[in-house]
This record gives sequence, structure tokens and C-alpha cells, in this order.
Amino acid sequence: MELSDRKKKILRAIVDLYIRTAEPVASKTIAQMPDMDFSSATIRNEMAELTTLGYLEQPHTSAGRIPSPAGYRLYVDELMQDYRLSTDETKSINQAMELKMQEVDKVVSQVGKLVSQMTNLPAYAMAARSARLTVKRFDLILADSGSFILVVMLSDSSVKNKLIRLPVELTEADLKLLGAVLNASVTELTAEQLSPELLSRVTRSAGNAASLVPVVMEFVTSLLHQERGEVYMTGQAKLLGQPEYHDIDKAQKMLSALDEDVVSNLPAALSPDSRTQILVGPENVSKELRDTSVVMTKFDIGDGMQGLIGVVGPTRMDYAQITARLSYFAENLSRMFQKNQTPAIEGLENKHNDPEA
Amino acid sequence: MELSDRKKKILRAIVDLYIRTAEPVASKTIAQMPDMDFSSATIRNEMAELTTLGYLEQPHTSAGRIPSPAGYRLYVDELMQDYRLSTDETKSINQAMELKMQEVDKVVSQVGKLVSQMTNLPAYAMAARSARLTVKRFDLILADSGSFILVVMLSDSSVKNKLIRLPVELTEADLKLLGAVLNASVTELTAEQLSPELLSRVTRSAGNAASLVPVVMEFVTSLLHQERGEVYMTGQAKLLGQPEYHDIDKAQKMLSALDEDVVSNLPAALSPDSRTQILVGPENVSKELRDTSVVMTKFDIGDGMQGLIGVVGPTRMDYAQITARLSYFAENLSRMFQKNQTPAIEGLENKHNDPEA
DNA sequence: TCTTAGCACTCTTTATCACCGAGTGCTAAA
DNA sequence: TTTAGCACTCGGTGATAAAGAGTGCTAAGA
Repeated sequence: MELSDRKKKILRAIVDLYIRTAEPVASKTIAQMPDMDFSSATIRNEMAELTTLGYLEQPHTSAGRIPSPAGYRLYVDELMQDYRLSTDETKSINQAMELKMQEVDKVVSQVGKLVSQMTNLPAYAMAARSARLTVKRFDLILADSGSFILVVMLSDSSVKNKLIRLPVELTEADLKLLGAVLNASVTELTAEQLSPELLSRVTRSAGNAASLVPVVMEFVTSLLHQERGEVYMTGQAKLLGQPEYHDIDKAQKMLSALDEDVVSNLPAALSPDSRTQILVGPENVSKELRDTSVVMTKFDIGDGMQGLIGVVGPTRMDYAQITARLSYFAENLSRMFQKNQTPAIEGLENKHNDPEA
Repeated sequence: MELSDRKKKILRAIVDLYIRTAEPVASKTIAQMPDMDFSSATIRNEMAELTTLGYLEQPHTSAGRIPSPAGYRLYVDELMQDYRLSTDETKSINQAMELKMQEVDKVVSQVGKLVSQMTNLPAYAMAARSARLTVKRFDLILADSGSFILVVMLSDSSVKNKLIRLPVELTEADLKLLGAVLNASVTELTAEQLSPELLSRVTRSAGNAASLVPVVMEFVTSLLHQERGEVYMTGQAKLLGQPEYHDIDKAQKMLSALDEDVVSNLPAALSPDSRTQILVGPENVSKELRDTSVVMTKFDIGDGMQGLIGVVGPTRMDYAQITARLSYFAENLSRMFQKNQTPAIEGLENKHNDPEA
């Protein structure tokens, strides 16, 4: 059932106000607002109905109303007004980005910090690899005594390497053969296309270097499969400033959940189609976080890679503003990475020499 | 002035108890302890003296005593009894390590999480490179159209690489020459030994590839200089469980300080000689953290690299236990890395393709 | 001279109670 | 359908009292 325009107007006013004040909103307060041409009694009646419809809640009899999760949902979907960034804001965002992005090594963690600063909320950032990732090219360099360096260039132009010890004595020619075979058979394949059948075919063609094939292929598989890197989370303390977390117990539950659940479950919640997504309260990944919401958005890093930034805050957060800032930030990032052309993020996954290698 | 044995005994008892209960300790409570053969009145007198000497504090007239920072200092330096890990504890630590360390990519962040779990306190972890780091070997691989991959093997056996675009057309032979020059002149040198004079010498010998030398050298310099990687911090929520942070304001100040100061200032506070270090309250890096202490310890990763793990907690933390666990953990880690021989941590610094490269 | 029992004093904590004010729901009138 | 009016509910505040914990000091005892 569709709400009347007046109900919507009132609901929007209530959510707007509650977001600003964090206090239950009274009918009188609404009635006094400039373009509300009804008495408080009328508003009261409407509020009573909105309550039975499930869009508002009442902490106790003699308090005002606060939005319910359903109320927020309706608000973010239909009611809220677009927030336009002021030029001051865009300027300060741009400045901060230029300043911080110099430390290019740590783009992802820096991005997180910036977002947190900008929104005054805890933020997380991560980079995710797409399933389309393939190997573009292999190189094998004979290093000193008994080991070689495997250099793998990926389709996103990042380069990974691994030092591998030789189980048997091999000549440079053996390695060259292996390299040729790999470049012929294993390039341009996505993770899914790596079959056991392929493995045995490569092994057969690899001559003396056959014993190396499993190690190499395992490395490749791990590179292509690894879909996300480290998740960075900062600014948790910012939450404690919000009135909903003045109750220490809640604050703690909340922060623990942030540490554990959010970080591991969020990426899964990201729908493939929309860029920006808002998870309100109970729609959230963890039940602990009933009064916590998440706003997240994607940005492009380069071929085959995407980044994810998001903030976590009380359900009563300024969705319009936060969403606007986050999107602006993401657009800027995408542009930066596009301009740099060579994909700037690399080493998001740390390469590694396994003990058994 | 040296304290009498009895004063020390009483002080120790008070600190021990306060660490357990977080409540001011009363004379009567001490007097009732098994091997205290004095009346509460006697204890009271001693406590009064310990207070004037600055080892104890009194929240208000009719409360018991709590240790002052000086009291804690004395306690950790002289009074506290070694905590011996039970076999249960060592077993569970070992298990956790085996389990978690499989995700070898993320050793450092995993280490942090583990330490936090083990101590039930916020923990941080980072890896630091020593100044002794040198380049062991260069390789240059001509990649596709107009770019090549620079592969650098460092003295800690980690391998770094960078994709560099060619400003001019170069042949494989040109690159080979450059590689030979680099391997002859720039290997085995620490960051300090890289001089401008060296740069020009290399440039002169590099033939057609001379224009590449600055880019290459800049990369090398950045690798050798970069003394520490990302600092990982987890488990902040654990602090909120501690009674000293039931005051939200304090909690927030504390957590903000953790985000900013600790992470950036801690490494500086690490003395080169001792392995484990305890910073009590005001000795701390940030003034905000008067009632917060830090315990940190180092572990060896491999030639030229060290790791740092630490926990942050209320001044009233169980130093003996925490120190014991941390040390055990660090020893285990050192052993792990030693066994693996090829240094397992790599990619702590993310390699990167600069836009201008 | 050192120890200890006893007691007055201080200060915090907790409970109780009354009161105020904010806000609602309902009724009746416009 | 809207609105004015009013009774009712309930949380918040502040004052007061009572209880409890612990100390410091004094004076007696070893």
C-alpha cells in the first residue's frame, strides 16, 4: 500500500530531524516546521498510523517517535533528498586526496583513512580482484645456487614473483623450455579454466623441468583465485562519539562485530550491479548490528580490479550526505587510476615463498 | 632510598590485587591474605608511607589505595613474579599459530590478530627492515611494447619488481648492458652508500640505457630506505571491556590516540637493545594515554628484518602474564621464520608502478 | 620502639520520594 | 476532516536520608 503524500512528508521530516538530533521527535516539533500546515494533533494522528504501519517506533509512551528500520529503508529508497556537495567540500576532498595519495605504496589503507576522516565515521577499504584475471606472461630467471625466480605478469599489468628452490639440478635451457611451454599454454586463462588436464599436459611438455610444474601451477592458481586483499579498517573510535554508543555494552558489541563479521562478510553482500549500496540496520551482515548501517561503494582500479570503500555508522546516519561524499570519493579514485593507466595498485596480495617451495 | 622488604611485599600484594580487581585495595583486604602476619592497622601505616613516597595513590579519603605510575614501574622492574605459561596455554598458542599462519600472505596482520586474541587486548604488528639491507641482484626483462620489468632481489631474499616504461626504443642488448652495470656497481650497497657520485658513474657506463638509470636508482633507493611497512592494529574493542574505559570519553580519547599516535610513534620508542619493553602510563608516547600502558617485543624474520608485536592496555594490566605470552609468541615466530629459511615475509611494502615511470 | 585495637570522621554509594515536563491518545467541537 | 483541550503516562531531576567502606589517629599492649 502506497503512503499518502502527507504521510511521506511527515515521515521524511521525522527521519531528517532524528538524524540530526538523535532525539525522539515530537508531533509538536514537526507541526512547528515552516511548511507544515497542520496542527500537532493532526500530525499525531498521522504518526500513530505510521507507527501501526511499522515505519515508526515509540521508545515509551511519553516520548516522541523514532524511525524503524522499515522507516529508514523507505527513507533511503524514496524520501531522502539528494545532498549536493558544496565546493568547499569537494575542494577539501580533492586536497586531502592529493596530499595522501602520494604515499602510493599504501593506497588502500590511505583510502580507508581518508574516507573515515571525511565522513567522521569508521571506514573500511579493500581491493578485489575480478574473476577475469589471467596471466599475460611468464619469466623464469635462474638465480644463484639452486633456485630461480618465477616472474608472472598478470592481465591487470601487476607483476608477481616467487623465489623457488630447485629440487634437482637444472640448466638455463631447461628453464627456458619450461618458460616457453608456460607462455604457450597457461596464459590468457582465467582461474576456472585451469584444469588438471592442463596440468598434466604442461608437465608432459616440460622436459627436465617437469618436477617444477606443480609448484608453478599452484602459485598461478593462488594468484588468480585470490579475490580480495587485506581489508583495512580505521576510525572505529569515531563511533563512540555517536550517542547510540554511549552505552558501553552496545559499543563493545558493535566494535567486536566490526572486527570480525563485517570485514569478512561485507564483500559478499556487495551486489554486482549497483555501485553504491546501503544496508540498513537488520539487513546487515551481522545480527549484532541491528542499529548499525553500512554504506559502501565500488571504484575501478584498472583492468580486472575493483576497490571497495565503505563506512559503518549508526542506523541514524546522514545517508544523503554520506552517500554523496562516498560516491564523489569513488569517482575521483576511479579517475585517478584511469589517468595513471598502469594500474597503480599492486602488492595488495603479498607474494610469498612457501616453506615447501 | 630502598624500600623495606615489608613495604615491597605489601606493594606487590596491592598491585597484584588491583590488577585482578580494578578496585582500590583496602588495608583490611591485604591483612587477611594468607601470609600477611600483620594487622590491618600496621598495613595502614605502611600504606600511608608508600603513599607519601609516591608509590600509591588514593582516589579519595575513604577509598583504598591504587598503584601510582611509579608504583607500577617498581612493580614491573623488581616486584612482579615471573608468570609461567601452563602447558595448556602453550599448546593453544601453538595450535592457533599453526592454524593461522597458513594464510602466509598475510602473516603480519595475522600475527596481530593472534596476539590480540591471546592477550584479550588490542594488539599491533609490523615488520621493520634493517638499515643493513642491500640489493643482491638485478634482472631486467623486456616485456611487450615499450616497457620492461625490473626485478630486484634483496639481501633478505625477498624479490621486488616494477614495470617501467621505456622513454626511448631500446634493444635487448641495451638492457643486458644496463643489467650488467647495475649488478657490478650497485649490489651489496646499503642505502647510505648510494651516492650521487655512484649514480653518475652508473649513468656513464649504461650506454643507450642511460636515461633509465634515474628511474631504476630511485626505485632501489625507495626499497632500501623503506624501513617499516604497514602497521596493523586490531582488537580495539577489547579495551572497552576493561573497567577503566567504562567512561566513554576516556575510551574515545584512548581509541583515537591508538589510531594516530601509537601507530606512528611506537616504533621510535623501541630501544635497540632490549627485546621486550614495557612502557607504563605516562612514559608512553602520547600524553592522552596516562592510564594506558604498552608492552612490545621484537622477533626476527630473517636477515635484515625484524618484526614488532605489542599490545596496548590499561596501566592496570597483568604485565607478568602479558609479557610471558608475548615473549613466547615472539620466540615461536622467530623460530618459524628461521626454519623456513627463505624469509617468509615479503610484500610488506607494496611494489608499485609510479605514474611517471 | 613497634604493633594493634578501637573509634571518630570523611566520603561515596544507593535508595526513596516528590515533582516537573514532555508527549501522547482520546474526545468533542468546529 | 481537522483541531483544541485535557487527562494520563512515564522518564528525568534533585533533594534527603541511610548505609557502607576505609582511613587516620590515639592510646594501650608487647
